[in-house]
Amino acid sequence: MPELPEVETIVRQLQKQIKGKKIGHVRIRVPKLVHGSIPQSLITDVRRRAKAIVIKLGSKQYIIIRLGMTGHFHYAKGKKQQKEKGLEPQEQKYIVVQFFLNDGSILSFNDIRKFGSVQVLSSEKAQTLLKKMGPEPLSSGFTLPAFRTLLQQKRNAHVKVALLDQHFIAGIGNIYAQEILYRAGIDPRRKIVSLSDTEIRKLHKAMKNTLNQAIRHHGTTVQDYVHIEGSGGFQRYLQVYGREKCPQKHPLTKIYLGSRGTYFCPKCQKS
DNA sequence: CAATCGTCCTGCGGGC
DNA sequence: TGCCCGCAGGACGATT
Repeated sequence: MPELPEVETIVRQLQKQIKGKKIGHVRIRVPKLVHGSIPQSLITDVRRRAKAIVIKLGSKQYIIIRLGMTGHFHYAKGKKQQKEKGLEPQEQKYIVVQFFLNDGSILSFNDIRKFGSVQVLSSEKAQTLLKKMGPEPLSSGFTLPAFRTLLQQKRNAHVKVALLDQHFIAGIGNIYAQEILYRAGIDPRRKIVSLSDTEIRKLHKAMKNTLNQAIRHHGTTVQDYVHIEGSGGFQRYLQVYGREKCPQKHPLTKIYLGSRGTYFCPKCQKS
């Protein structure tokens, strides 16, 4: 459920916490989620690509972490990490991997449902993987003309299903796809080919605005996952996801699209 | 070739 | 009260 704004928020925190530090030893608790061996190396950069966290190492390798549904980090330093070994007892059982850094701090990657993954790749393989993902919706190159061109590739797809396809466009998940479509006034079942030029313009604007606004609020903290700490406040601004009525007080409809729950307003979103 | 389906996983809540 | 079942869904591989 962490999508672009949540991952962006996490990456900004990680940049302060781990960038420039060296990985000492590593403790792996869920081997099947960790692919490749993590080297003892300097962390030279932390970036985001789509919903992935990309950690660049001095060894020129990359650690690519995907959070899946419930992946999250816990960082502990100083007294706190000595006292608790870095983690609350009930969090300990969700540890996937712990990174012990050269300044004595510990970064834990935890995941309840084990949909996440950690992979270590060579520079070449990392670039290949990252290039396969669609364009970043918040990049300066993602202009309205670029979006129009992109839409030609999936003319026959349902607009919501296309927004969720990471190879088509990067970083949008089930929550933001629904929020973006509500803000753009477009029924999620619409086929891309049916969108008018005005609607494409609205959709492009809604993507940028919704994602930027969510980042300003440090993402969305979803109620169900109370045990996952998150400081995000965008849930206050959700207009359809998990709600019964839209901001205009119209009752919402819930359907399944691409076997994903989808809320929308039949009155505000043109079919 | 693209769209769809099954799979992984665990906590939670609804229903009885 | 407690148990069981279904739901939540990101991403990938298999299938049609």
